[in-house]
Amino acid sequence: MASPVRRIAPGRRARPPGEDAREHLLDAATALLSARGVANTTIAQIAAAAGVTSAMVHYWFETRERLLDAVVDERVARAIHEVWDAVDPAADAPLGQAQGIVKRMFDVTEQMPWLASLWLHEIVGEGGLLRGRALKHVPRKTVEAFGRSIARGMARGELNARIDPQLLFTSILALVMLPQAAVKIWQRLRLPASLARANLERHVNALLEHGLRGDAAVAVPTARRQRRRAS
Amino acid sequence: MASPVRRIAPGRRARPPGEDAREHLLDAATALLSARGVANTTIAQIAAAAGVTSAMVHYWFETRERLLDAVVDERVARAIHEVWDAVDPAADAPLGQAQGIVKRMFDVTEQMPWLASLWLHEIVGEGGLLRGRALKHVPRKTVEAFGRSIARGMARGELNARIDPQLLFTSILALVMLPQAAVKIWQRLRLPASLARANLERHVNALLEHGLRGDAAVAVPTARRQRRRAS
Amino acid sequence: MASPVRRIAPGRRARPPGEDAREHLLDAATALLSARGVANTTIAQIAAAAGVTSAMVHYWFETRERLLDAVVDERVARAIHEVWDAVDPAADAPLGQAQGIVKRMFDVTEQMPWLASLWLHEIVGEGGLLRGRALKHVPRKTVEAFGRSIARGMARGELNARIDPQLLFTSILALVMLPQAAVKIWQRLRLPASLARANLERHVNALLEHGLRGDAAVAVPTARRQRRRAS
Amino acid sequence: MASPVRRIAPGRRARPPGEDAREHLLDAATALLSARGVANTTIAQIAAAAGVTSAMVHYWFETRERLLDAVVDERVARAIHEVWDAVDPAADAPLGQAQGIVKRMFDVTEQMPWLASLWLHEIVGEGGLLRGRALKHVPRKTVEAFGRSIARGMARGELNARIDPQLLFTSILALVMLPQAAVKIWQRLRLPASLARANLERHVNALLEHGLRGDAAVAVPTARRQRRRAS
DNA sequence: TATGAATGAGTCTTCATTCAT
DNA sequence: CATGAATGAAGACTCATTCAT
Repeated sequence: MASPVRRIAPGRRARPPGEDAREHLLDAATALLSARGVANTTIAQIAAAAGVTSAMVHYWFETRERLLDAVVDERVARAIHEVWDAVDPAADAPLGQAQGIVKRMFDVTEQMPWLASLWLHEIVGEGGLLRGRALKHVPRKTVEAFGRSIARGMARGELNARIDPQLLFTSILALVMLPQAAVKIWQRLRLPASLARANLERHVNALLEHGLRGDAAVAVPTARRQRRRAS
Repeated sequence: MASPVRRIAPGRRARPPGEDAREHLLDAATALLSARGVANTTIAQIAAAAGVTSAMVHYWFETRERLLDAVVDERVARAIHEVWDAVDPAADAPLGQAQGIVKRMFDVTEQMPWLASLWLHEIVGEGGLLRGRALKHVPRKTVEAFGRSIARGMARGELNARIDPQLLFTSILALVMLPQAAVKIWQRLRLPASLARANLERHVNALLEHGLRGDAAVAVPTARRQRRRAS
Repeated sequence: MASPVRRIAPGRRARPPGEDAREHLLDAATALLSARGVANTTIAQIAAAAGVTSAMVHYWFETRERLLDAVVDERVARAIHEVWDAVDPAADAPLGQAQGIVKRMFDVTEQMPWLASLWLHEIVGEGGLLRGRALKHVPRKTVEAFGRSIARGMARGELNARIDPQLLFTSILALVMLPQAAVKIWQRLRLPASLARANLERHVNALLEHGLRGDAAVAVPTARRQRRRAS
Repeated sequence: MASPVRRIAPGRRARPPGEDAREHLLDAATALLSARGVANTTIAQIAAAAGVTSAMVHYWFETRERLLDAVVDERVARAIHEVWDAVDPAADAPLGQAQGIVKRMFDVTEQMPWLASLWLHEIVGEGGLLRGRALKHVPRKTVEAFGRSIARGMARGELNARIDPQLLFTSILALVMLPQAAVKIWQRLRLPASLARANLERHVNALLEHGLRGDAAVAVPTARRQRRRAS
């Protein structure tokens, strides 16, 4: 059952032709950069993980820098859009918007297990080696609109008056991403139960829902709740 | 007469004579490792930042690995103890304990502006290059005791039933550290107001207080709340 | 869909269909090797200049070394023969022979604008990467015969007694080739007037004619000269 | 008599302390670059020739490009100045000036046996890898003044009317340098007699003296010559 | 013929580390 | 304490060459 040793002569292809070599490399690169950190990952390691030589990485991406560009533009950017594109900048349902963002963040980190780690290590913070590259893809307008939507909710008395609308997105990001950055990648099996998505998602939602509503929870109850409570 | 070309500008701040050379180096190392990331920082850069040659770094710390040891043992460990030593493992005041942890985290990041970034980049997550070193200093017993204290609070109905006691500390860490990791170090001046400690601390406390209490806020209400409900 | 990043711009001039592919490549190679120097020219650059892939260069020439062989054997050799084949080893008209060589050198550099540069950079001198290959094509016998013809002319008192017959050919080569090596290839248009063939040829002939005759111009004078002396 | 094997521990110095390591490297580099051509010489070869590792070359010169800068600025430039600094731009003795230039060129190539080859391969011609660097050191004003001095000599009827004053310097360079570029460096011993300085110098002077004067030699004889002739 | 994908060997450059002084 | 000179090992990148298609 051991896989047969393949002797790969130079110029012979190892991967099935249907699979795209460039995508394969990009996958390997993304996973490794996330797991080891950008500065701590060599081209040779990426190549080895993809089963090719480092010369191949240069064949497809020219330089290390352009490989990083490609990782951000073709992988990280997708994640950012997945989270933000569904946000309606004009909507006036701050709690629902926030919950939608949380849900999509969980969706996206489930599909892209490398995301949380890469985001925390290489995008957040000055030292982040992908920071500049990634920030270009964040839809600034939408993020700001979300902040204003929260602010309006606070003005209407629907939301906890002590939170800061500008900080909220960062807090959500922190609550969702940081715990996942801790362990996800290599040991996805045998995860402590508390890190399973369902559990983590419930926890974060619980914190946020009440944290966001604050005293307002009582003052301006939603219809559903009111019904329940009435029963 | 001839002199080799030097890559790294000679250190700007010469060591004040009174200060201990080793401590001075450790300060420079900690700040630089935090700002640039461990894998992205060379001994020569640290030496230059401290105004000495890299040979001196070796004189004081022998190898790069031992320098990292020292940074963790003599700087990071201090931060960890500052946060945890005041926690009484036997106490049964979960909300107060959590608020105490938050407060001390803010205290400690204020004293050590390099902490948030270093923690997020190099301690959280597999790739963290200081992870193993730092985790040895975390008082596991106390952390677990805090978790159990939260759990008891939930059992008594004082706390939001949907949070996960094991995840709470991570959530606190995330809420306090991540926003500070984003910008702190180099541009401490001209910080957007929302990142000023007072504002950030209020925001985090607002989220946590209500998030932690949840519906329990109703079950074990304060006087004010009760009055409202009565209406 | 994916395509690797390419370094070298695809060839501008596609081969005109009538032309032989091998000759076309050889032309591109010769021009590029001359302009950039042998060690500084890659197969890929040559291929791009000819509008093909570097695999095609290997198809036609097998290895880089054999391509260099072909350039010398099929291009440089032609130039050498053009200069020397018309020299009659037995003739006893040294000045005329020299002038013939000069003329044919100008003819040949006019037809092959790459010649001067390639000769100076890659054939003259130890470091010349085509030196060994090219020297095999020089008709040693004829060159030596030319030297002896000069020597006989000196013995007869027809030529400047202070020149060295063995050095003369090198001097001619230098006077004709070096100025042309300086600029010819890429900026053939807008040449400074002094480098135009007519001007350069007159200059070289003027130097050589008188330089070669020397005082002998007086000893074996023309009619006009004799008259003057008689006075 | 064989030199003892020196076991050089890292950090131990091999060369006598009096000698400057940087100069030693520069010497090795200059000689090797001249002998093998710039594009064909690796840093490792230069290092080996100087008896150090290639890391040392980077220690002293940072990059390959800056090493080339240093070779030009600290070696080639010296040669250029040696030839041109003694030229009086205002003088009106064209023949003497030319002869002075020739003499100093021979002097300089005798002191710097690498010069002729380097000049021909790497400075003359488009492809020359040191061209731009070296041309900055040529005293353009003086060169042009020399051209004008020649032109005035021609106008006065002292010089061969058919030469081109602008080309003369190039011709001199060619006559002096090219033959020396052919063989000088590695096989300085066993030189064919014709390449010995004395012989070569006589030959070049013979060509130039008569070539420059041309018919003018008779028409406007110098006093000395007239006396001789009279005897 | 013609090419795209692939590689091994080599080149430049960086860096932690050593050691005589 | 402190440094300058030196190194070996490793990393990014280039290039001639190969081969299935």
